[in-house]
Amino acid sequence: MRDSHDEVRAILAEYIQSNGLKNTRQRDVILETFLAASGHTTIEELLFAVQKVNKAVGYATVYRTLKLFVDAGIASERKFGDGQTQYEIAKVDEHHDHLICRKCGKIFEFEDDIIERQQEIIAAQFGLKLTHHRMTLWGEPVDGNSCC
Amino acid sequence: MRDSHDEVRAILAEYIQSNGLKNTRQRDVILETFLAASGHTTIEELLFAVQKVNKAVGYATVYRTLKLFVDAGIASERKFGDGQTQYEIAKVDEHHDHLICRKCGKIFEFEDDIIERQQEIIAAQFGLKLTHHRMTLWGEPVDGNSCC
DNA sequence: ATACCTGCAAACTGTTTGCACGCGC
DNA sequence: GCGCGTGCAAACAGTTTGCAGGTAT
Repeated sequence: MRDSHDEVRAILAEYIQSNGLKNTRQRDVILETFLAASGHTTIEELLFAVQKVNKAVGYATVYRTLKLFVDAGIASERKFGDGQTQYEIAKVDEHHDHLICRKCGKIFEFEDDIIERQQEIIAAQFGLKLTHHRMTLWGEPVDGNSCC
Repeated sequence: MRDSHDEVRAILAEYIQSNGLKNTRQRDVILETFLAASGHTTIEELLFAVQKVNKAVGYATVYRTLKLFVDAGIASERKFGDGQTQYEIAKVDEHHDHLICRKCGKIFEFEDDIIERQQEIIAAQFGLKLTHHRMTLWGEPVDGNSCC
C-alpha cells in the first residue's frame, strides 16, 4: 500500500518537474486526499475533504489538479452516466471493469479474461480492432448475502 | 420496417390515450423524425431535423417529448460519456450492447450470450444479483476491412 | 524575476423548469 | 372549458476559463 502510493507520488513529482510545473500546497493536499480515498471519488467529495485541511480551495483548483493527475497518468476518469465524473487511481497495465451495488452504491472492480477475449471476437466480426471498452454491471444484494 | 414502426406508433398512441395526454403536431413530427433516424440520435440532431418541418419547436419540447417516449417505453436513453445523451428505439425484450467505430463514429449493436452469462457469474461472486449492465466497445477499422 | 498557480466569478454545455398563452379533446 | 402542451427564458448542475494577484523555483 505504502509503496504503491509512493510510486504514484514519484510519478507525479517526475511529471511536474519535467514539465516545468510547480509543487504547491494545494496539489499536495489534493494528492493525499485522492490517495486516501483510494477508490472512486468525485470532485465534490475531494473538494470537501480538501477543505477540511485548507478552507480556501475552490472547485476550479480541484478540477485543474485532477486533470493534471490524468495527464500525469496517475488518475483516470470514469463516467458512469450519473452526472458526476468519477476519478480513480490509474494502475498502469491493469484494466478492470466495475460492478455497482444498487443498494449501497459500493463500487467493486473486476477483470475477466473470458469477457475480454469475447469482446475482441465481437469487434472483429464487425471488421474492427478493439481499442478499448467500458463495462459496468449493476446488481442487488441477494438477501442474507449482502455486500453492504 | 413498416410494421415495426407502426407498432411503435401504436404503443405511443395507447400510452397517450390511457394517460389522458394529447396528440399534438409537435409530437407527431418528433416521433416520425425519431423513427426515421432509426438509430442513435441526440436531442440536438432531432431538434434540427424537426425544425426543418416546424421552425418554432424548441429544445424544451424535444426534451419533454423524448422523456415521454421513454416513459411510454418506445425509446431508451444511452449515455456514452461524450456529453450528450443518445436516444434509441426501445425494442421490448431485446437487449443489446454497442460497438463504436472510432474513425467514423458509426454505432453497431450486438448481443452476446457468453458475455451475458459471464456477467451474472461475476456479480454472483460479489454476492449480487445482476440487474442490468452497460457495455460499450470502441474499435478501429483494420486496413482493407473498414466499416466506414 | 519569471513563469506557473490559485481563487473568484463569470461563462459554457446539456438539461430542466416556471409561466403565460395556445390548443386538443 | 378544462387541462394538457408549447415556446420562451430563466434556472440548474457539472465543468471550464479569464483575470488579477500570489507563490515556487
